[in-house]
Amino acid sequence: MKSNRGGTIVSMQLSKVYEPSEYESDIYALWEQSGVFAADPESHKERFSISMPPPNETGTLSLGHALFLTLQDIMARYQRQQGKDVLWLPGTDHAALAVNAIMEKKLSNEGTTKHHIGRDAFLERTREFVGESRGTMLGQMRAMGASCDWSRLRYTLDEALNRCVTETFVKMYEAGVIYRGHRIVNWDPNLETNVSDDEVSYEEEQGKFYTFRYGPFEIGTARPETKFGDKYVVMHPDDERYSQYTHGDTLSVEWINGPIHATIIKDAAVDPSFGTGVMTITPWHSLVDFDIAERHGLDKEQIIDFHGKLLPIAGEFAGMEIAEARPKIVAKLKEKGLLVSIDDNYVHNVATNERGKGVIEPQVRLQWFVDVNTPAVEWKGKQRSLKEVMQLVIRDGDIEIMPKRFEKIYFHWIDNLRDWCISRQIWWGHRIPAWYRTDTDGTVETFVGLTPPADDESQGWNQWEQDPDTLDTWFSSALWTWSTLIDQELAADMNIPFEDVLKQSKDFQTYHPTSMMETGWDILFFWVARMILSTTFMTGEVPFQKVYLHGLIRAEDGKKMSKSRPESIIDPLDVIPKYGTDALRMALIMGVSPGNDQNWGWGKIEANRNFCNKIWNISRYTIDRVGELTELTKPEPTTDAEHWVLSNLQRTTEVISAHLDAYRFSEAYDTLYHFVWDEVADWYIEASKNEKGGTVLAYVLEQLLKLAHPFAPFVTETIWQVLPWTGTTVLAVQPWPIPVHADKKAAAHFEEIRSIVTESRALIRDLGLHKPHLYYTNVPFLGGNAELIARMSGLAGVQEVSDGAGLHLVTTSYRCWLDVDASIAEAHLERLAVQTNEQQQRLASLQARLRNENYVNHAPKEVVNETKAQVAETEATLARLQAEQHRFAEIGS
RNA sequence: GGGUUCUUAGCUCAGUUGGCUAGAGCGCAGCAUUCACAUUGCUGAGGUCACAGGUUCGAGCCCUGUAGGACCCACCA
Repeated sequence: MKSNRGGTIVSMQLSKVYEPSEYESDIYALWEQSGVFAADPESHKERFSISMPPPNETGTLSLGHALFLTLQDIMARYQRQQGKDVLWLPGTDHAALAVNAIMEKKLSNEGTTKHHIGRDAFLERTREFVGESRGTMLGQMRAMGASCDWSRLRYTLDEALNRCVTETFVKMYEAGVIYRGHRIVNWDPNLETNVSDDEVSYEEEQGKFYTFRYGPFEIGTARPETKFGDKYVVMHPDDERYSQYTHGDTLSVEWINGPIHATIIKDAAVDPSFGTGVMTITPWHSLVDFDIAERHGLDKEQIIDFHGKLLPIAGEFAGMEIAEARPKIVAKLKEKGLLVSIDDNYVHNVATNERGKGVIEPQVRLQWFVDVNTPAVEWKGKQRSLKEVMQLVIRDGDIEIMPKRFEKIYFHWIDNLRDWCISRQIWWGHRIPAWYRTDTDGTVETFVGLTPPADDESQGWNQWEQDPDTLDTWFSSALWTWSTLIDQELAADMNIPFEDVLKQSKDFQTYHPTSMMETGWDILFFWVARMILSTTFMTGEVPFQKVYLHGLIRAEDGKKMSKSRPESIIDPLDVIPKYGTDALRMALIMGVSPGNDQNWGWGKIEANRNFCNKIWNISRYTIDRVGELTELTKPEPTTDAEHWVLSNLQRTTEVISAHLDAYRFSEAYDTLYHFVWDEVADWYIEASKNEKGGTVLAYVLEQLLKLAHPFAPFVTETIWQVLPWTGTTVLAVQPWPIPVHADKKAAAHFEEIRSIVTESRALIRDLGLHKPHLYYTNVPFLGGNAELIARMSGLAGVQEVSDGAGLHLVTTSYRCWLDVDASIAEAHLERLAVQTNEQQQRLASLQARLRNENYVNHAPKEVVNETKAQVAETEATLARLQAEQHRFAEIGS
C-alpha cells in the first residue's frame, strides 16, 4: 500500500476495471492542495494565459460547458507540461437578462412582482439565488478536471470589475463614443426592457397581408394596428407610376378614424417592385420608417405603449391589445370601403427576444448607445472608429481566428454593425453611472462620472437622480480579459487613477493580452467582438492573440438539445459518475473539428471509457512486472521490441506535439489512442511477456501517461500516484517526454516480426491450419524472437533450419515458411491468386506513373523516389508470390 | 436578398500546406476464452470521397457550376 499524498489513499491491489468515481474527487483535491494550477507572475517562464468564458450563474453546467472546459483544460495542461507559466483564470457571469428573467418568473410563481417587493429586496433575493448557482457550478468545473487558478476566481459583479465597468462607461462618454438619444430599440413588452439587435431572433410565421386604399394610393401592411398616425406616403423617386407627385405635396385622405392630412415623401429606401411601390410609414415602430423620418425630418408618433396596448391616438381602439384590435380595425376599414384585399398566405418574420421569447415591438426610446462609427479612438497612431479598429485587428493579424472561415463571418457582421444599445430596464446588473436633475427652467442636466454628484444643499428640491437602468450584460463581459487581471486592492482605492491601476497591476502586465480565447462560435458577435471593441479602447491592447471557436453539441438525432425536449438534454453530471470524466472529455473531442457542430453519441463515451480502462490495465501489468522499482533510470533498450516501441514513442510524441501546437485536438487524440492501444498494448506489452526486466516498460508507461494527461487527467494522475517510483511528484506538472535514442535497425526488425505474425495469423485462419511450425533460414534476428512469434501467432514453434519446403510467407523479404500438408494447396493457390492480382494492379499503376515524363520532371524528387521504391517493393512481393505459386502448382498437380 | 458550411463505409464523423494502397469509433461476419484488460484479443467484409466540368504530372482537398441539407446576417412596408 502506498498512500497518502494529499490524503489520497490508493491500493496496490488495483481493481481489474478502472472505477473513476473512486478516485476523481481525491485526485482533484490533490491538485488543488499541491498548488500546481496557480500561475506565478514572478517566474521567468514563458507565459500562456487564457480567460475562461464565465458561465452564466443560472443553475448548472451543460455539455457545452463541459466541452469548453475540456478544450481549455487540454491547452492549459499541455502548456504547463511544456514548462510554461500557465494562467487559466476562472469566473462566472451575473448574466443580467437571463437571471433577471428567472427571478421574475420565480416571483410571478409566488404571486408577486419585482415592483411589489422593491429594488433592494429584489437584488437581495437575486444575490441569494446566484450565490447558490455559483457554488454548484464551481463544483462542476472541478468535476470536469478544470486546471484553473482558483486563487484568481472572478465574478462580473466584483468590486474591481464594477470599477472597470464604470471607468469604461465614463471614458467612452467623455470620448463621445457613448451617447444618450432617442432611437428605435427592440422593446420586449414581457420583460419590459429593450434588448440589443443580436438578442433578437426572427421566426417565420404565416400571416395576413392587407392592402388598403389610402387616398389615390393602395398601401400594403401586415400590421394595420400601427397605421393610425400614418401621414406620410413614401415612394421611390424614380418610380414613373407616381411621377405626377412631388416630394412635399400634401393631400387629404380618408383613413381609419377620419380624414388625414398626408404628405408625399420620395425616398430610395422604397422598393418599387414590392406591392404597389407605395407605403405609409410608422416611424415610432419600425426601424426603416424611423430612418426615413430622420432623413426628412418628419414627425414621429407613438401608437403602442410599452405594455403592448394601443394609445389614445387609436381612438375607439385605445387600450386594446394588438391581437384584439387588429381584426376590429380591419373590419372598420372594410366598412369604410378602404379594404382592397387580404392575402392569407403572407409569410413574414416575427421578431422575438431570444431570452424571454416575447414578441419584440420596436419603440423609440431615450437610451444609451455605443457609437461605432465616429472616429474617436487612437489606434496605431490614427483616429479610428470602433468599427474600424474591430476590422483592423483581424486584418493586421493582431488576432487570429480559428478556424479561419470565421474571419469572413466576422467582417460581414461588422459591416452591418449599428450602434450598440447598452441600457436595459432591468435591475440586476451594473447600474448606469449617469445622474439627472431638472433645472428651474425645465432643462435636464446630465452628469456622468465615477462617483455620484453632490447634491446642492441649498436647493433641497433639486436633487440628482441616478438613471434607473442597468447595462447590457455584455458590456461588462466585454472587459473580461483585463478586468479580471487588475489588482483588486489597487482598484478599490478610487484615489489611484485608473491608468495607474493598470500600470501597477502585476497580473495585467504579465498576462495581458491573453494568449488564447476559446469559446463557441455562437457568441462570436455577442462577446468576442465586444471584447475587441472595449479592450482596444480601454487598454490600447487586443484582448487575446488567438481565438479558437468550437461548435455546438447537438442531441444524438442531430437536432438541438432543447428544453422543450427534456429527453434530448444530456447532463454531464449524469455521465461522469457512470463513465468517468476522462471518458466524457475524450468523447467530446474525438473526431471533432473546430467550428463544426457535433452530435452527442453514447458510443463515443463507451469507446473512451474502454480506452481509460486500457491505460489502467497497461499500468496494472507494468506495476506487476516492475515490482518495487523505486527509481527509474534512463532506459537502455536491448530487444527489438524495445527499440521499436521507443522509436514509436518518439514519433508519437512529435506528432501529438505538432497537432496540439496547431490546436488540432482531435488528431492529437487520435494519434495517442492508436499508439497506446495498437502499438503499446497490442504489440509491445505482448512482446514484453517474453522478456525479463522492465525498465523500458516502466519508462514507456511513464511517457505514455504524460502524453495522455492533457486528455485524461484523472486516470493518468491516479496511476501516477500509484507508481512505486514517482515519489511525491504530481503528474500534472511533469515535463513533456523528451526523445531517447532507439536503434532504427532493431526497430525495423520488429516491424518484420509484426508482418510475420500478422501473415501467419491470417494464413492459419484462412487455411484452417492447426498449430503449424514456422521454419526459417538465415534470419539472425528471428532467433531471439522465436518464442514471441510462436505465442503471438499461435504456432507450435519457430525454428531455424538449413533448408526445407512449405508455405512461404510473402509479406516479408526474409525466407520463412509454415509446415503444411498438400491438402491446403488449392485454397492457398486461390489466396495467392487474389494477392497477385492486387499487386499486379498496383504495380501497373505505379509504373504508369513513372512512365509519365511530366510526373517525373514536375513532381518533387522525394515523391518520385518514393514511387520508385514502391515499384521495387511491389516487384519483390510479386516475385515471391509467383515463386510460391510455382511451388504449389507442382504440389497440386 | 447576402454569406458560411456540409454531402467520404450500414450509422456518426476525421482527413493539417494537393503526393504512399482514403482513416476512426460504433455496428456487422467469423474465430479465440480466464496468461494486464470481455470495458478483451485475432482475422475480415464494407467506400466510383453528392453530381458535372476545369486547373494540375497528380484532386477527397483548389476553381466553376448543379442538386440536396444545416446555419448565420439583413429584412419589404
